[in-house]
Amino acid sequence: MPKKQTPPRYAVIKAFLRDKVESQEWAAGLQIPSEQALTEMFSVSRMTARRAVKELTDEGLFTRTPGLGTFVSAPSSAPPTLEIVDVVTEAQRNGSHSHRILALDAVVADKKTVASMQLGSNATIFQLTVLHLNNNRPIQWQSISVNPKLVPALMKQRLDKLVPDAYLNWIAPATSIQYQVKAVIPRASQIRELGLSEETNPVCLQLTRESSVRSEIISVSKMLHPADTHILGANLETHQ
Amino acid sequence: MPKKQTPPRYAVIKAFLRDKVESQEWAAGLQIPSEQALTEMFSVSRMTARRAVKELTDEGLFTRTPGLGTFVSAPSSAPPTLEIVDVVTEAQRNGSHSHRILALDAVVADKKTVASMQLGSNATIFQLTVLHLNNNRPIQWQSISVNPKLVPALMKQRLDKLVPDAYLNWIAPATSIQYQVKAVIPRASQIRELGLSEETNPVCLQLTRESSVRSEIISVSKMLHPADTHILGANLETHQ
DNA sequence: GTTATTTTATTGTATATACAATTATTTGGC
DNA sequence: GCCAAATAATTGTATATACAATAAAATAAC
Repeated sequence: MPKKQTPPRYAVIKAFLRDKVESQEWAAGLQIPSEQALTEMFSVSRMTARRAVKELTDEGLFTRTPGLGTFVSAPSSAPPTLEIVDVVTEAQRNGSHSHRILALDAVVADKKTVASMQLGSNATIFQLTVLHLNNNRPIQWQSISVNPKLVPALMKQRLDKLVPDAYLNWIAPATSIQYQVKAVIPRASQIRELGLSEETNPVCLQLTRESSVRSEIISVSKMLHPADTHILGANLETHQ
Repeated sequence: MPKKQTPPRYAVIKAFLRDKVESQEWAAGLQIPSEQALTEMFSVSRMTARRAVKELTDEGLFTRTPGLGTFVSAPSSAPPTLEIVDVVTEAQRNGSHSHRILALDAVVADKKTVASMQLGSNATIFQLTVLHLNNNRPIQWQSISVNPKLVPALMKQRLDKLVPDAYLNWIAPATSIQYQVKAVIPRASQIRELGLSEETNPVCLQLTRESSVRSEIISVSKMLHPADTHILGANLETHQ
């Protein structure tokens, strides 16, 4: 016999408040009952009533002003966001993932890279090109420029066995990552490597990623996805 | 003379804990001092110590298990996300925004649209084409298919004065919005309207947006941005 | 030695209370 | 009527306390 779990009191109040908003019985802008009023309505202490209101406020359902009161928020205050799905995770969800190393070299860094990675002049960086496959079909072409100061042993790794991004993240976890999205026409070599045909006006989503650890850049990566590959999608549920 | 604001005690404890994690003095997986220990360390009540730990746990910095303790989370558990910036907001931040209505018609809906908008056969929908300009330069080409059951008076509005998306959101606020991103080659007419040259292999980011209210579709919109326009970017700070 | 039982440490829920800070309203003084 | 001061309502911070729930460790029973 499973024991009937009575939900905590603050959760009951949360459910009550949430329902009032979601059923639109309480419209946006309306002042909700004060903590004192909820205390009496539900015969709980003020701290318990407060917890319910606090947690829903943290969710964005309400906005509070000291001395004034608590009010129902305008719907959808949070801007919509797109989740960036890791190519390996995405591929494994749809079958198998594998990758091929197309190139791995130490090349002399250009001026901009020298500056951003705080290297000496004529320093070399590691330049890595990878093709990711899902069920043996190309889904992402990736180039990675790696800071040798932070990942000195990169070229000694068996990168054909180990996913380069996983290795990088293991050796030098980022404290800050910046992404950018663009639409681009791939170069002829990229078209070939991605297995696209040049006839059909190929076009790709290009994700640029810059990983840093405490303002020092670890790696800069460009990731190209054929236009029909779904890698970016968002499902936004507005409260109310 | 400005009054010296002493921060609340719970904030002092939060700062202490956050610093331990960010300075990596406490590594991921390490058990942090219990509420009882913090209570003694800072000479506060347990509820105050608890609040500090609770709020950082809500942020994802710690994970707690009853009976066991509180532990430093593994870094970067949240997947990176790209913020979708509204074109009007973005344009106004960089100067002025204006828009032009390129077309507004009632057209017979195709089968797929009839089904998704739950219309009768041979029903018409509103088909709207808009060009958004920033400082009088085109930045977004937009087509919107509107469900006439939910927005019947669309064609009676002065849409040259009112931003169509703002009107739609006013008349029929969405409860759920789905986005998708693709890279596309624009059609000849779109290239012309966006003021691009056909020579240079134009390519666009295409955002598709489907707004619904309680499983009934309000509108479907396609938004085309020239490739060099920055509309999607993310800055992800990992704790630790 | 293995299995129950008890103890201990820790987090989770809940109460009652106090005072501070902020905002709007009411009241007094003139 | 107008300005200042007191008042009331509300949220924010903080304490002290109690008991429940959970998980691991120590102990006891066999």
